[in-house]
Amino acid sequence: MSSHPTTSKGAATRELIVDRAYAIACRNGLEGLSIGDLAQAVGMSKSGVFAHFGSREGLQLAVLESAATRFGEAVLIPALRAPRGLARVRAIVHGWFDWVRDNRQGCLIHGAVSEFDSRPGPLHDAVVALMQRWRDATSRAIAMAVEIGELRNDTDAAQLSFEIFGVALALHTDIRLFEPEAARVHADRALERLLATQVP
Amino acid sequence: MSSHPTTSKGAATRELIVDRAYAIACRNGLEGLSIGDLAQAVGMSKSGVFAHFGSREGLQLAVLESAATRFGEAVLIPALRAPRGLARVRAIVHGWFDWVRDNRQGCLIHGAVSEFDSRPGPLHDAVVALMQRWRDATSRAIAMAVEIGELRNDTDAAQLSFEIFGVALALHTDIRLFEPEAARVHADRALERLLATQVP
DNA sequence: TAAAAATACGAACGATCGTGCTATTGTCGG
DNA sequence: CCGACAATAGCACGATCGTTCGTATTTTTA
Repeated sequence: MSSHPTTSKGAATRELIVDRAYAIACRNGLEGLSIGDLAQAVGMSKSGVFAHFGSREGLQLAVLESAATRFGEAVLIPALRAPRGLARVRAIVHGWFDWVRDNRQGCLIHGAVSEFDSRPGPLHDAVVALMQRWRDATSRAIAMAVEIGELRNDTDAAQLSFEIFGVALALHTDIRLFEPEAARVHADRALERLLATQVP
Repeated sequence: MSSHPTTSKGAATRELIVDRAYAIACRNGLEGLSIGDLAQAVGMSKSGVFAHFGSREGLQLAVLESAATRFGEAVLIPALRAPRGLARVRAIVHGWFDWVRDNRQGCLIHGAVSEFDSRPGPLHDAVVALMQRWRDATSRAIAMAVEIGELRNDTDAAQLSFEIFGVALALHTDIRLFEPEAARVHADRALERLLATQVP
């Protein structure tokens, strides 16, 4: 057809590889992702897969970046279509809760945080940057709600986003270890109580 | 000295092995704990170490059990010396927060939850049982505070312990990824707000 | 269409993995 | 003190790990 393809062959297969790698690493963690398994999953040779990333660490970084994009597109982007203020804050958190529910087989980001939170290196730095961006995004949404007057003036956005973060983490754990329905109820109630104390 | 030693030789070295294994797995996770590394750390042969547990999974279970004991002795036992009621609840949570602070190099239990929350098997079951016991312990402490009248009658102990759990998880993450001091302030404030809403 | 560059393969590397076996060493009750 | 038995070492195994290299095969560019 066209003589100028929009993406080169290499970039396309690299995308495919990262997709499969994401699925594997969701279940086994980034440390449980091996190039041999991945090569078999995409039907390529180990060296063929390896060449795209230069190192295992490069692969892990690429997969983590892909996970960040997925999360952003599944949670943040849709929430940004909600009007600024409390509605957007709720959209963010509920999207987040849905993400936790829909990734019950394992969440790559949550796993990456656990694996690299205490171990220095490029992956630690990438995890920190990713979580910082996400925390900032929720804090901004909260700050907007304060400006509009839908949350009290003395609301500490960083504090509130910290507590919301905690609710999401507890939901993540409870949904996997205990009764998923009860976990969601707990999380919803926790969020509503959190917001209720900050409503003017 | 005594002709009847309190512990046999095998049990003693097994304890030593588990101790070293605990230290390693704190940093690298239970999945990052290899028998070769462990053997070198205790100055034994691989097969010598292996024989004590029969399998890698047996080793992991033993280490997880050891971690549970350590946590109980560091957090729960001291808190049980506080009088029933709000004081004991606070003692539990503050001990928990201190545990998070003192294990900044990595917490084995938190890592084990992440590694096995979505993967069926004996280790998943052990993690579930461990977390269930811990959650029940905090819920009981809360329920006592309700009985005494230090918390409101309509307090949902399961709900409150869920939210406290979330605060501890958020603290764990923030203390490692961001500013540790700020994280502790956030956690303390979150706890006080949580308790304040339930005070009669 | 030919040259150039990107891409993938296959084989091999040394290392390490968990796990069997067989000795050999050490401990401990009678 | 000795015999039974627990504990550890040594060695080997098949598998898999990440990585390198040379070569073949595409794809892209000129």
